[in-house]
Amino acid sequence: MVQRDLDGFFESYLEKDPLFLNKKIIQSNYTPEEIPHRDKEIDSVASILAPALRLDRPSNIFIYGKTGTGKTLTVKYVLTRLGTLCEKKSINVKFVYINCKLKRVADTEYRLIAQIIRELGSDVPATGLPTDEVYKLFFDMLPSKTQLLILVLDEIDQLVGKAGDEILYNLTRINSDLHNCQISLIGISNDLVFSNNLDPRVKSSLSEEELVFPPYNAVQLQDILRHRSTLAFRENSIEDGVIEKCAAYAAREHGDARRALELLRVSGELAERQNSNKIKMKHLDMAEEKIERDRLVDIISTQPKQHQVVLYSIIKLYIDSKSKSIFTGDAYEYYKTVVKKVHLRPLTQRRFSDIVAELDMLGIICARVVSKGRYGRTKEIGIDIPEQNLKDIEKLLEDIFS
DNA sequence: CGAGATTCATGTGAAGTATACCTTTAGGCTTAA
DNA sequence: AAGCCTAAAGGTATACTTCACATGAATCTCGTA
Repeated sequence: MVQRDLDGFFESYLEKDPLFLNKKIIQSNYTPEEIPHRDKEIDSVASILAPALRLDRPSNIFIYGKTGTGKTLTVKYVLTRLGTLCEKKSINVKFVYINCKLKRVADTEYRLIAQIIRELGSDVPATGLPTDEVYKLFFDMLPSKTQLLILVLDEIDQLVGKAGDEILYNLTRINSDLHNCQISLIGISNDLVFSNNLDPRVKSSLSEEELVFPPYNAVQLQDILRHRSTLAFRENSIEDGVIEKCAAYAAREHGDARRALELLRVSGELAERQNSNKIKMKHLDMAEEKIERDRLVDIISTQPKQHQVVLYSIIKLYIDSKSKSIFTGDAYEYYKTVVKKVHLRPLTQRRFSDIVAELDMLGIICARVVSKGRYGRTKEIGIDIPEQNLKDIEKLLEDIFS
């Protein structure tokens, strides 16, 4: 019986008109043919990078803008265009794109350089080598491979926050050490005031050119959504008003186009799953919740064990006590009991405090130091997880431990 | 009553330690001449 | 003698611990009105 149902299910799935024509187009890593409302920015980036075609070193660029304003997209777009042209004319230019946010990939000096080398096609061990040895490896392989390297460091603020700005200084200085090879840096940052606490030397050499990407407004967001949705979805598969609402959601969150597109995509997936032939408003609402939940699940499940235990302790304490905030001392006491149950070695309170700070950075919890006068000084820990997802997350963590 | 000292509970920086992993080197074994 | 493998030695980055000092407002203390 089950079998027959399944066959029927698959058959009706095939017969059904799919909502998506081409899902790839609306996924976040897709680079579209056209980027609406970013002409000026594309022109700027292109004209700054153009000297690369004559193997002159382009100026370093520093790009600011909130998330989802098309920074990464614009840079990647210009670079692929430039890249294909270079290939056609066999100009020896290489591009390396690195996202510094990725934990355990490019969040320290060593890992960043190692990752660059990997992108260029060699292999480096994850640990064990002296950092200057890795630099040396990098230097040695550069001239043989290429004459000009354009290095894109996305979310550069994360890197500097964790590893300091010495790396950038070293990178900008490389040019004076190399004769037949040059490097241009493109730094991309979400943090608008980030460069203020950089070493002045680094700052000046990194921001030879500066670009600011303004947020999209609601009308532009609608444009983008329409443009992509006509390519991605079957005709007439979106109910009136959905796109407008989608744009409005995202415009409220500082004009984040990525978020708007994701909202639309997930709505589509939900609608399809429900056998609906149109994307309706209710799907949009469901999508918003699902995105948030997926984001959390994604972040949390990739955390190291100890971090998960710390988070679990905080959540558990939060649910049990029903009080709005928790203090480090209580959380740590509770953590010690939990850690025993899952057979892990308990960490010190010092480390615990650091992990709390890291979780805070991830936006899962919010911690701020408060002084309670006579009764000492502590961190007040709150939780940034929407109430309706809290139980799910708690369960997720319990599953991980068992 | 108010200014200044005290106090608490933890934040936080610096330095040290453990672990996991890397390369180099030396010794032992095998192999081919 | 040359070539290859293995184990030990020596070195590193990273996550964590230890130590020691910093913080900052509620509370206490004490001089003054």
